Amino acid sequence: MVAKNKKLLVSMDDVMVSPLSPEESAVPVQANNKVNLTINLRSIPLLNQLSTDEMNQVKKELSIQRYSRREVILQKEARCDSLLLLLSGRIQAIDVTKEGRVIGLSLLSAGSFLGETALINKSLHTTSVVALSEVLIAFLPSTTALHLFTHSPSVACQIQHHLAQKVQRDRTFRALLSINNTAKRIVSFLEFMKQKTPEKQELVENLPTHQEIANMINTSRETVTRTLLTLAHQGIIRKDANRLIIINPEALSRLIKNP
Amino acid sequence: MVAKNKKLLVSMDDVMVSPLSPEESAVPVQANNKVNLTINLRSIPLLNQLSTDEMNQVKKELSIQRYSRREVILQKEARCDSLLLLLSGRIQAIDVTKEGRVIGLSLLSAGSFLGETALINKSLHTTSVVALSEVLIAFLPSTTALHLFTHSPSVACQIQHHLAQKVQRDRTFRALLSINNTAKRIVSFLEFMKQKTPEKQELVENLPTHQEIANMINTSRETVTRTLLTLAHQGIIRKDANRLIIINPEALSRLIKNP
DNA sequence: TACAGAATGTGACACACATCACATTTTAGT
DNA sequence: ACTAAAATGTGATGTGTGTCACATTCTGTA
Repeated sequence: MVAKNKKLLVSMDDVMVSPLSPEESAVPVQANNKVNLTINLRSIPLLNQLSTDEMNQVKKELSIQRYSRREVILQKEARCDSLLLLLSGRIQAIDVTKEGRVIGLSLLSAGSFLGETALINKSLHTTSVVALSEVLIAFLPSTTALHLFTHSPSVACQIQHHLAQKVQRDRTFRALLSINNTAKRIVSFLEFMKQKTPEKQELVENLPTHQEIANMINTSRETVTRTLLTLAHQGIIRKDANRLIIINPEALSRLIKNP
Repeated sequence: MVAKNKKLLVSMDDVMVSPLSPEESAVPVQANNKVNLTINLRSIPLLNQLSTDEMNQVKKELSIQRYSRREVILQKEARCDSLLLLLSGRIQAIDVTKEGRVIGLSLLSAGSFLGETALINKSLHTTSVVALSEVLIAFLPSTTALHLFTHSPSVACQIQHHLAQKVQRDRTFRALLSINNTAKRIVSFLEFMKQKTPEKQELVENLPTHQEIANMINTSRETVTRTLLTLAHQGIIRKDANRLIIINPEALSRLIKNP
């Protein structure tokens, strides 16, 4: 994990010298005992339209913490005392069934925030959150966060958008889950996750492990392995580092429709 | 399909005054050609803290419509031009798989609103909505609705709460769906739906049909029938009109935990 | 470079439950 | 009150896929 740290810190260092960081929004972070890095608060979407006063307030109260892969960031049923802003890395919300099986919920990457529903509902956290990679997270105490939610029009608007989008995304995924043919469910999952490159190449970046995919779409790791292999043999997909390239998108979507 | 949209556009100038309805918030409704009924806008949670000016604006633009059981209220992929407020009756959001199977999503009853996510995201509707019973629905044009969302603090706050609660509820249900034992899933569904009466009697009001339950929790109607019968034979539940009484709540929750 | 721990690959097997087909009961509309 | 339509009840059957058990390959760290 030390080696990972180094890589991460170098990239954050760039931000420090960026002309886009007026000093009022720059927060120095003592990430480990080697390098100082600076976070530009204006680069966090949720905060980038705050007034100078609000920004100063936030800067004063923000604290930043680092987690390594697999570390638990939020515990289900825990008290909620902050809004969490994901500065870098990837995390996942999870839940656990009574039998101990893990249920994979939403995947989040830099720029998203978490803990907002518990904050708004003044409830305990309803899911746990774990780091999928090395991550940096900013903590904003709940009173300040809630104040922004209701008093900063830009924040209020963003929060509404965020929540509404989450609801729609969850609904789409809910529909995916009710496909009773496992192979089709896996294929639909790929369609759900895929993005297009500028060159119109379709691919899934940061493909989760087979186990993680299985946890998200209610199936077993073995079935994911088998299905993905079959697709590869048919020349429809290809694995490449930790991404998955969709060679034949038409064939893929045909698989969902046809028997 | 059946008795089509008896459109009930209201002439807003003849305001009816009821003792519970201060005149500024009373809207007369020509529900069918027999009875006049008056809707008190203050009784709609979302609107009950509006200023007099806002209320007048809303009153001017609100139109009310009646739907009968099974009628489609919103079509998936349709343009979104209003916020819908459910005044009475029960409705359900649904989706349909490529194979034509119906997926039952959230059940809503009086006081809830719908179409808000499409409105906020400026997107098309992502689900269809059908009436489960006779319903009355108020339509508030999107520009006015969106204006309230961002400019009325009370509305903004309620919307945030509403959305955050929806996210949490969806997440809970998502966890329920990943229970791989069908019987346990059905039992968990009962736990999810149950309410306590003042006399601490646990029951599920307005129990959906077996088919509707099956659509919501990814199983077949027959399995729901069989499981519910087994529970009844074991003396754990009892059917009564269109509600279901949980006679032995402890036994019910034991069933979820134990093999 | 080696090594441990993840991640992936693969066969065999059993059984939960979807599906079909039909009977019976309940509900609602005229 | 009558009838059609909807909802519920019930048996028989086939199969998709979860589970177990192990082999193989990959990945990061010492």
